Amino acid sequence: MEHQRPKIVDVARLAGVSTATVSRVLSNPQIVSPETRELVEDAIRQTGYRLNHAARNLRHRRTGGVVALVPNLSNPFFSQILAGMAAVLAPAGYNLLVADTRTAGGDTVLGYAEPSRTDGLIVLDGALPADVLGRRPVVLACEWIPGLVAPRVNIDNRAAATMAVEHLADLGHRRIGHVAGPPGNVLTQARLAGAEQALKARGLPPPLVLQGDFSLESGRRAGAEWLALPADERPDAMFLASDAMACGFIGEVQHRGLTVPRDVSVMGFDDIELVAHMTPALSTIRQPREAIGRHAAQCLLSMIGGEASAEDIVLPVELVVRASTAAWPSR
Amino acid sequence: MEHQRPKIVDVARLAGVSTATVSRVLSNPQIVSPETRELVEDAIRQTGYRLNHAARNLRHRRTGGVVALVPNLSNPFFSQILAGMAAVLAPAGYNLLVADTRTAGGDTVLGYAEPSRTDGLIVLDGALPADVLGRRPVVLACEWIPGLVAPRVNIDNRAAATMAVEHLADLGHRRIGHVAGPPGNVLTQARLAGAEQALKARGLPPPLVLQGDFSLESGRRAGAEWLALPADERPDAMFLASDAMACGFIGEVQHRGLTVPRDVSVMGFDDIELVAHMTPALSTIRQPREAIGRHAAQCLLSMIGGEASAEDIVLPVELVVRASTAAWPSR
DNA sequence: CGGAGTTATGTAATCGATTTCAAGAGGGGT
DNA sequence: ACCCCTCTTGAAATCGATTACATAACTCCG
Repeated sequence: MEHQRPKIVDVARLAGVSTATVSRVLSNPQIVSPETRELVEDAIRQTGYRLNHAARNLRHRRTGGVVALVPNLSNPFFSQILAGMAAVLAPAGYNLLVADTRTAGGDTVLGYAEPSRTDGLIVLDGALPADVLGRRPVVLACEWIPGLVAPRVNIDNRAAATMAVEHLADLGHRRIGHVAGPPGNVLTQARLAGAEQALKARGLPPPLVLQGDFSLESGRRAGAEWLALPADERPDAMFLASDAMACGFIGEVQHRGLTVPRDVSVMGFDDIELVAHMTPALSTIRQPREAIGRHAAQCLLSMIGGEASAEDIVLPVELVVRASTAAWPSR
Repeated sequence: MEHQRPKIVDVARLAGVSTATVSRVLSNPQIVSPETRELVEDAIRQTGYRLNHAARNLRHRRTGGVVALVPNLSNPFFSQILAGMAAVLAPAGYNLLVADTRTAGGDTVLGYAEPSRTDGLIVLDGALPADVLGRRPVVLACEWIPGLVAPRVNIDNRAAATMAVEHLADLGHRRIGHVAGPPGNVLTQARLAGAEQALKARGLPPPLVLQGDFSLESGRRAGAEWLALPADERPDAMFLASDAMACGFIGEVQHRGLTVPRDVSVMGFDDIELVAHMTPALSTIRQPREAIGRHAAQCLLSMIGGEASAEDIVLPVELVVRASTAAWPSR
């Protein structure tokens, strides 16, 4: 049966050695004498042998895979983070699995937490219950889970929000509003706190806060709410907790005939690629998404490698000033 | 050692049955007598037993995973397709691995093609050499590989492009340009062909074709090239082969003081979520990305399940008319 | 020249499940 | 009472690699 995949014994037989030796050539070549190694390598070539990972993993008691638990795979914010993780994991011989925590249902998430399916987890969803993740390598990226002790890779959300609001204040705005993320979310809270703190420090009134959920559509709704306010009560600058919401907000406002930044300055958060090309180009806070992914992956690998527990990593953000924010009064 | 994960023999011992019986309870409960089953289930609960997938997979000669080979993970166009795939695969008990074919390097892609790592492949990158994928379950989604016989899940790119150009022609435009994708790409060719065909059928001159690569930045460059043309040579409508390029194009044109659609009508392709909220909202061709992902996954599962070879699936697109296209002459 | 030390290789146990085959128990028909 | 059949269950082989331990050959040194 030539359609049968050759196994290690086939190689061993052809090379006239034991399976042990073949295995050694595969995973630890330098302990085999050069002549034998040559012999085995020839046999491998001739048979077209390919290692069976399931067997190796079983013996090694590992899986060779790590999973990223993402709250919403279709959100472009995450795709670049995944790219960063993939860039680190592939060379290290690890598979990157992805799971959408909303789609999958709690059960499936629990499934991924099983040691026999993955060697570790990168959690990007702060809303997961802390106890579904057993006692195993976990790294929290971007979001975090309040009860859970695990290394975190993220940015200083509070300081970043402060930076954003200070930019608006520096432009002379005094009535500054905020469109927050979903209630209960850790990022929502940190960014709101940062915004409030900045206003307070400047002696400005607390922000008008509208509720969103990071999505485009919720930003659009916030735009509608803003428009519905009497003109003299509208904040003249808005800081939104995500770029997606900022896009929705600006879209709604401009489709109704007003202009950004003439009628309202808008500040986003994330710096997703597209917003640099909008009209107006969005001022925002840049998160180093690729780097977040890379560091999270690296951190997880070191934990899998046995390091007791890695350090938290806080990556720097950058204020990106573009055309959606302007000095007040701007008309 | 109570910290050792319990294995099937531990459960068997506690329940007073053989490992075979435990295994049967796990994977085929109805062939075990109710009393014994109860016994075993109790033992499982007491020991906290969890199945080892590596062992099961070894025995079953499968991996329980499929990989999506994506040309560029950080491109939001793909994330929603991944979401669709995940939605189908997770309930079926399959892991979704993702690999970035650009990041990984040909070697790694070959690695994923190994049967011992994945049970099947969903290829979203038409630029892969046909021979790296052995003789195993493969589905091509969106893009395809000319030499490779495998079921395809995609749209009729040529007809879609025709539809886009006809929309522009219907608006009265006569000089219609096209910004194409990267040369050699199958989508580039199909969409260009569709555009040319539509113009020809209407008796309009062939399009001015600018080269892009689907990326935002290449769209911005195309915008700059368009601007650099003498005003009386500029096409008065542009059809771009991706929404990302359309965004870049519009951004560049508007940042230089012109207005869309007054100075030029712009038509995109894909309907990524954001473009509905831009100013102006982008007219485009909607690809059912989630459905593409779902069908591709389903198709792959049926091939893994033994079906000889599934049918190609062509999903319908939709012309979405928004504000970036207007009747000519529009000023 | 004998024994310790090193190097290269083979034998067989092992990772943790699934599954084939055989056998025992019980039921029903004659 | 006997034979055949179905229903459960267990013993042991199996999936395909890795590795602990044993062994053989060879080197080195007093």
